[in-house]
Parts: sequence; structure tokens; C-alpha cells
Amino acid sequence: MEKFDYSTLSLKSLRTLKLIYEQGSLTAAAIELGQNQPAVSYTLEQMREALHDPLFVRSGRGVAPTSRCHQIMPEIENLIRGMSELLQPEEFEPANADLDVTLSCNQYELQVIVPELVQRISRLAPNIRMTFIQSHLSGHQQLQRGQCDLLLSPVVHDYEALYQRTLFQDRYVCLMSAEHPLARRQISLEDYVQARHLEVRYEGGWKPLYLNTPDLQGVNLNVGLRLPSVSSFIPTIANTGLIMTLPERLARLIGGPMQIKEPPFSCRFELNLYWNKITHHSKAHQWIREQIINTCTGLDTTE
Amino acid sequence: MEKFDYSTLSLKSLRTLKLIYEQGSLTAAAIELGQNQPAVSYTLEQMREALHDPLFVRSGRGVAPTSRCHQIMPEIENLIRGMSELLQPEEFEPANADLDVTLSCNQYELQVIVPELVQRISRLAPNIRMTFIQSHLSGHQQLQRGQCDLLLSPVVHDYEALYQRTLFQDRYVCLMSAEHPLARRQISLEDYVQARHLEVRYEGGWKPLYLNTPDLQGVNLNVGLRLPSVSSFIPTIANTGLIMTLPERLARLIGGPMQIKEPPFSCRFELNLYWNKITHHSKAHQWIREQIINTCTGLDTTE
DNA sequence: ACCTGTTATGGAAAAATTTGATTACAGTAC
DNA sequence: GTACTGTAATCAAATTTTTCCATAACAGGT
Repeated sequence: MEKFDYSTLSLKSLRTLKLIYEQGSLTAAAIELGQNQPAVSYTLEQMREALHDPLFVRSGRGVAPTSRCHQIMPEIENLIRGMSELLQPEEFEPANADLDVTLSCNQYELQVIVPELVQRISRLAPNIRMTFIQSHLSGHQQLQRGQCDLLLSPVVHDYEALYQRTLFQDRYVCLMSAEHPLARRQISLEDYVQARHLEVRYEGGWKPLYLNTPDLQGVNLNVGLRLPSVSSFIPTIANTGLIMTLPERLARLIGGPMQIKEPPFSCRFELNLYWNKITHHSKAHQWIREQIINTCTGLDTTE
Repeated sequence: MEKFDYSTLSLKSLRTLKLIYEQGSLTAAAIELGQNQPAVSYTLEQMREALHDPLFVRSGRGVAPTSRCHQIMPEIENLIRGMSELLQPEEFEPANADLDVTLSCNQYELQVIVPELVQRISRLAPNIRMTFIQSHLSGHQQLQRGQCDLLLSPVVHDYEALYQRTLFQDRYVCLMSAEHPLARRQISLEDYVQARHLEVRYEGGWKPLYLNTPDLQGVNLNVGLRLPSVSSFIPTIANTGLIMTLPERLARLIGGPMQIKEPPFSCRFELNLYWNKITHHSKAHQWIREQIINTCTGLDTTE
């Protein structure tokens, strides 16, 4: 029983029509399709009802297309082509790919990974438009909600159905002017606590990971200066007695002539790439994820 | 058991995908389609296999399209549009119609009907290209074989699966110079037989119908002049003692100042329009046939 | 951790397609 | 004209696909 007539119009039935048209014979079309003649006849009957036209009439040994059939055959061929393309596995050529990608991360990743990444992608796939948003504390939620396609974050979540891949490890180090008294000796915990710190507190509530390290629990650091972003601190710290605790890669990237020293504790973390099931199967996104991984591998080796 | 995977891709399945996309929910799509949710789920499952992508993933209350799904949705909409158009009854607008029509007939129809017809059609449907071929004796065969789409002929065939429509009747009359002795009195069979005739014998073996009339059986007409076509006889006959037997409409059309007289026999015939099942359902051809009928009706009333 | 609304799954029922056998046609050869 | 040949249409039965109902599994939101 049928409601209306969404019609038995399908790739299969259209292919059948086309074959009958080309072969001028139901029998021949049937063989080509690996069916028998009554099956083709049945399909044709369906089409006749759907299109309100006999489409083919008996003529000599076989059938001849009607006027209407001639008229619609080009369109039928278009439809077959279009449907076949749908079935084709998604083909992805970076050079021609035209799409939008949104990546969420925080300052660290923005400084350490993104510049290289943007360069790489805009070289290989100039028509991919990338948008970067800040994760703050809710990166996984953004990903969950489809507010972004990718997340770069050291924060680990397992309970959610997200895909992930670890890109690299990093650890916190201390950065200070080469003139600083602590620059010449190993820093003890006591040294560290008593030193005047520059602390970066991003907006959005993000708290640097090293503050959670067990050795610093219950300790109140002597914060001499608090800045809202890492990028502005270099000239500030260079000639003061402040010391700074930050990830090593970032320290190397922006530390300039300053001294990198081992802190009196060990705080390591892994940077992860997260994505969700929406983009998991997409060839385009697979390629983009690869580029991110490659970019990070590149960072490692040129280190 | 399936050979390959011509896939369950169909108008129905594509519409289902589109509805899920629009509604963000299988349940809602199901209601819209007048089905229940598992049916939609089943269709989606088929599509997932065919397209090798989940297409939709669970998300909140409902589903969210995957990247690939977004990517292909425009094409899916195109396909739905295309298929729906196929199902649309053939729309025919004379002004825009662009097609070829071949009509077979003989000299009589070419002179009596075609000029008016061509004028009419080229006015209403300037992009219909018309081709006229000569029937000679094989008009019905030409139609049968698809060498023409239409046939104008007084010859009757019933045994074949052709469609027909009678356009009008005509009868044979005599045409002669007004100076001719027979122009002033009723023509007896004896007069007729003894008169000098102009006979038109077209190439292709066509024999004028009046020669088959019972009254003339076994009679050898006194043929003083035989011409291959009717168009060239007017100046020739005008000043001679020849008489001509031809259909009345033709006589009126080209007889000029000459005299039309009743022949000593009655020979009537019907002119029929024939077509075949190839064009029978075509809206375009239906319109063209109508134009032919109207043209002939017009001939009648302005007579 | 418990509701709530939604999708996925399993087995039965219904509908569709396909099959094999046969009949009806159309054209051709005789 | 009549029989012959190759093909399409038709019929009932077998098979496959689709739909349905009931229910389980999920994902969020409270």
C-alpha cells in the first residue's frame, strides 16, 4: 500500500530504462543487468505508470522509444551520472578542496603549532578556510556541540565519545633573565617559592597546569606581575627579577636570550588532538588531521 | 542476493535523507513521510552502507549531519529536483518547444494543407522544425518504420496499429478553360471519355484516385498531356482544349479563372491524419496534431 | 544516578521484486 | 495469405526487501 507516489524511481530503474534505450530490447537489457526479461518488463511497467507514458513500444525485433522517452533520456542520463557520483567514495584533492574548518585551542597551541600549521595548509590547500577559536575551559564541550571541528588541548576527557590522538609531550620549565641570581644554580623548591613570579592568567578562567603539581599544593607563590597573555611578557621580564614558569616549547619559542632552567618539580603534559564523529569519516578532515600530526612531528624533529 | 550494488539509491531514500537533514530527527522525518521511525532508521542504514559514511550521528535530542552529509546534501537536492521533474507530466509550451517533426504526404496535401499549417506552426511555435517528405505509395510503411511522425493520406489502412483521424472530405471535379466546349454544359460520361485529358502522374507510382472509380473501369482515357506535377499545369491548360480531373480543393486553389465542372461520376475520398504509438502520448505531438486539425477546419470554413 | 526523548535492533508481517513457464505479438520468410 | 521466429506481456510462485511493533540501547538534562 502506498501513500502517494514517490514512485519507484531509483538508480536501478533509471539504469534499466537507459539500457533498454541503448539496446532497443528488454531481453538484451535484462542480460546486461543479470536479470531475466520479465523482471525488466516489470520495471518498465512501473516506470510507465510513474511517467504516464509507454516509453517504449514494440517495434520489429524489440522496442522503439517514444517521443517522450527520447525527450527525457538526456535527463535520465544526468540523474544516473549524479547518483553514481554520490556512490563514489569521497574524493579529496587538497589543491581543490573548498571547505571551512574550525579549530579550538588556547594560547599555547596558538603560538606553538598554529603558525606552522596555517602555513602548511594554506600552501597545500589554499581554499580551505580555517577559523580558530579559544577553548578556555570548555574545549571538549565546544567539540561536543559542533562549535568546532577540532580541538587542541592538553586536558584529558575520556567519558565522552570523542576521538583523540596524542601529538607530543611537553613540560614546564622556568624562564628568567640571564642576570637573575637563580640563572646560575639549580633551583630548589625554596628558591622557587621565594622568587618573584610573573604569572599569565588568560581570560576565560584557564589555569596553568603546573599550578596543580603536587609539590606546589598549598603554596602561595609570590606573584609580582600578572599578565593576561604570554605574548607581551618578553620585554617585561627581560630586565627584572621576575621568573616565569611555562611550557618548554613556548619558552624556546619566545624566550629569546633568556635563560631556561629546570624547575624544582616535574610537570609534564601531553598535547592531544580531539575530534568528533561528525568529521571522523570525512576524507577532507582526515587529511587535515594528518597535516596537524605532521606539523607537530616536524616541530619535534627541528627542535 | 545482489550482483553489485546499484544500491538502494532512490527518490524515496534521497527524500528521506533530506528530511532527516532538515528535521534533525529520524522520528520527525518518519512522521513527515507517513512511516514509522524504524523504517526511516532502516533506510538510513542502507544509505550508510551505500555511501560509506554514517551521514548522521546521534546528538542531543536527535541527529546531526556529518561533514560528508553536509557536503553531498546540495547534490542530493539536485537529484530530488531532477527526479521530481521527470515525474511531472510533460509540460508543453508551444512558444518554447524545441523539437523536430517529420510529416509525410503527397502533392495534394502539400498544396492544400501544408502552406497554412507551416504558417500556423511557425507562428505559434517558432522552434519546432518541420520536415516534409513524400509518401508516394508507402506512407503507412514510413509511419510504421518511424521514418515520419505523421502521415496525411487519403489511403485507408486498418490492419495496422496506427492511430487516425479524418480531417475532411473532398471529391474529384473537372477543371478546364472557360472557353472549352464542355464548360457550358453538363458533362456526360461520353463527353468525358472523348475529351483530351491532362493527367498528372507523380513520380513514385502514385495513381490519382478517380482512376479507380467504377464508372471508369476498363476505359482508356484520351490523355493528351502527362505532367509530373500539378503545379506546372495552370498556364498550360488555360489556353488549350485539355481538361483536368482533380480534387475540388486543389482545383479551387490553383484553378484561377478556369471553370470547375461536375464530372460524370462521383469520386469522393476522405483525407486522414495518421500517427503511431511512438508519438501518441506526447503532449508536443498532441498539440501538433491539434494544429493540423484546426488548420483543416479553418480551410473548411473559409471555403 | 534517574528521567525523557530519541535511535538502533530483532522478529514477524506486508509489500515489492524476481523467477520460470506460458501466452500474445510483430515481422519475416515461405 | 500462413507458418515460423524472436520478442514482450502476463500469470502464479518463490524470494527479497521493506515496514511494522515491541523493546533495548543511548545521550542529554535534571
